Amino acid sequence: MDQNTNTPASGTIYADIVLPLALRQTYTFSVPEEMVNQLQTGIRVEVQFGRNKHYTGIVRRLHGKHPGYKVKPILSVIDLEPLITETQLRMWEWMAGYYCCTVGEVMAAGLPSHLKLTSETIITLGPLFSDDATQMDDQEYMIVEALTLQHELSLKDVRDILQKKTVYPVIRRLLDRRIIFLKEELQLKYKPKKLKCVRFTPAYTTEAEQIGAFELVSKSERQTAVLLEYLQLMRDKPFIRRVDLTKRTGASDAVIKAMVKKGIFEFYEHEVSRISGAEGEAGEAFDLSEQQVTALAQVQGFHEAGKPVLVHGVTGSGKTRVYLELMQAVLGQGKQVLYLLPEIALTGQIVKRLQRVLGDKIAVYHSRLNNMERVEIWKAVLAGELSVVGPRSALFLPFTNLDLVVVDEEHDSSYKQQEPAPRYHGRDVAVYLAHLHGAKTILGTATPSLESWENARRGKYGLVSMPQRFGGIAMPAIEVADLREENEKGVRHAFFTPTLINEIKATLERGEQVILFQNRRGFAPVYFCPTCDHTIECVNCDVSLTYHKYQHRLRCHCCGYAATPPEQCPACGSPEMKLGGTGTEKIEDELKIFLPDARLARMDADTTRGKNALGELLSRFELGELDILVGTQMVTKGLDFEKVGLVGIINADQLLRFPDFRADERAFQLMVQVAGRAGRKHRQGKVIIQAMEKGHPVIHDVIDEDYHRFIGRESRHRAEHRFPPYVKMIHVQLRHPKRSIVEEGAKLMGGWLKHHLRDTLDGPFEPSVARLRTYYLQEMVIRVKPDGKELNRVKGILQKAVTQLGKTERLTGVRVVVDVDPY
DNA sequence: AGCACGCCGACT
DNA sequence: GTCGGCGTGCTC
Repeated sequence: MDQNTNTPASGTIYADIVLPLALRQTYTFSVPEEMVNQLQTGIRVEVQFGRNKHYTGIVRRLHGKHPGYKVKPILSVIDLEPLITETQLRMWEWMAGYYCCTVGEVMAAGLPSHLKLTSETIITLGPLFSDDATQMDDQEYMIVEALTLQHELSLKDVRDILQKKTVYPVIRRLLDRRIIFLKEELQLKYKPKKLKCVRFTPAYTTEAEQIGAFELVSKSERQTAVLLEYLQLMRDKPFIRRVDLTKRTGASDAVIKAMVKKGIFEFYEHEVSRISGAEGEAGEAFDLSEQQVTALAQVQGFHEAGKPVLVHGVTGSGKTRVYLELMQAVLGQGKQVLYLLPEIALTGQIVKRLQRVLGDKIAVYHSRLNNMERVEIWKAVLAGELSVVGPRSALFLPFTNLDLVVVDEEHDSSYKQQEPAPRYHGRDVAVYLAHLHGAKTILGTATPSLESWENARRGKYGLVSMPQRFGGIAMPAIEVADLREENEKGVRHAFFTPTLINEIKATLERGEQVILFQNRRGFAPVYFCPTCDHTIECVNCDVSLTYHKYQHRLRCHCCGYAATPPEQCPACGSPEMKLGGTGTEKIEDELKIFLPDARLARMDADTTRGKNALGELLSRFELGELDILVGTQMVTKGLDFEKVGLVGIINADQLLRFPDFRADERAFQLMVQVAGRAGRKHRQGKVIIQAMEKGHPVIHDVIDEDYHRFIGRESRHRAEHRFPPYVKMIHVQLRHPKRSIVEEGAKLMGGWLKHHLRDTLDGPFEPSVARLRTYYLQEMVIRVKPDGKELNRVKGILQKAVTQLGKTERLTGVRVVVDVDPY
């Protein structure tokens, strides 16, 4: 059926196999006679690799050429049909080439663990198993028998029990029938949170019917009160909880139960996703605005010309609606859409909206899906039936019918994977993936990245602008509060200017909510001795430990190391230690002093760690149970709450001082994004930016909402100083537990690279954090003119340098991490 | 990434 | 004289 399966005259067939390991090449195995007809590119096979390791590999190529060394046979064929498409394999190969890693590393990242069993995989008996042995063959029975005695087995154990090397087919059969499970997925079983809620029965749908209900309860004062309260709550709440009703009226649960008996109300469980979204809102009922109609036509025009489109639309301009129109058209033709978001957990409202409009044609690909769900989505996507909304990992799904890729918030740096390899950028891979499929691409944002802007400027992308907010809602009023000046006036506190405090109070008095942004979590980022200046540092990394007041612990934000804060200075014995700097905890603490009655919560990595912590926090805020939310970056993303009247940025200087060429870009994006959280519907919101250096040009750009001025200045600066997007950057990092060895390695490799690359190489130098997770670091930066050929030439040289370093005695242990387009 | 092989120090 | 450290090289 496939040209790959043609049998050459010579006889034996060989298969080049991709293994999920950091190996530079594919490995060749022989194909046993009986498997010849079953194999095809993209089919998974079980192979033995090394002494006694078994892996799931992917058939990349079948051929008849004996490789000239002895080969092992493929042990078993796992799939009847290819599970990986040719297009995917091509994407993997492109990623490996572009991001300087191996195809195996891409495979390891892209295949759900369930689809790549290894010898260490642990299996357990499924909870539904009911000892029905009639449907099992001997081997299956033996495994189940062993599991009832031992509870869990590794695949190695299974191999011993069956006295047989090829066990994957049996395991797969048992997995498919849900008799056994992989251990991890049982641990990850996720339960949605459910709230006990009350609603009118269908008999009371209209307002008239509801008013009519008063007659039924006229004899009961309590029931009348409940009904009154219910109608009140109904105005601004999407769902009404039983506890809300009882608390507010003082009625007992029995009162509500009585009303249920009368057929007025009914109980139901409201499933709160980890992210709350507006419920019951009428679909997409409104007509498109003029701006949306124009934008839509422009996008379609560019798509017909085969260009990706950058949609630059201010917060609230109604970009999403434009995407939805296009998505519906694509789905209507029975084709697939991939909608990428930076972080699924923080963008629940968009996800809900997509699902409401597109229904079950689109699935959410979260990080918290269990293996079964992941595999189900995989198979439906492979069948060309399902569209997907998800984070960058959704790029790895096996689309067969892809026609549109949307990258929302394209500027967001969390699209870039840092660790481990492949260190890819989701936006850029998305553009390539769309290209492979001949699909259309949309990149959308309120603050385009310089990369995308430059692509648009050069005509590589089409540009569509949406400068007005939908429905004529005013942009928030942004003003700066001078931290230095206001504090010099003799104000007692350093974090809040009187301007901000007064504005917070005024906002709360209006019954509106406040979001405060502080870019650091914990209480204080430095714990030091005022006598000798000694700072407590991490034992694994060259960074100071952050004091967390709530836990009374010092923590390393790089590696997670924790320590008890010493009472006295470990260096000089001085009995008093001090705290330096400010984190979200301190802001929260301080705020409690000024506003003892305000209901406030903190939203950062510490308070959202638990399974439903984030969702709970968000729904409390949305339901108006909180007045103030203090948080890190998290608060800048996609929280579209109606009642937010004020957004405060505690310290803008902190954002602008980063020693990174992207600092200004990131600061601008962050401030614009967080400002966009203010005043979405009802009235103009307010944003207060606190800063020392109040005249900073970026702050002015934010205040004037002048993206073009910002991008003009920033791109001139980048061009002048040879920064991306005007050059391609490759970041090379060397790691080793011994400082002298990394230094030696860096010197050697740096010298060699310098010889070949001349002034395109900077470094090697020691980074400001010289040690991370017990590894000493050295870094180099290569700048290449953005041209494919030149880039490939440089990567070739780099590859040689790495190989050479690997062959140098004493230095073989130096790890080289290559990061293309670092963020 | 594993894993074995091998060549050096501290133990029964 | 052996156990075990991890540096080095290979896996089809």
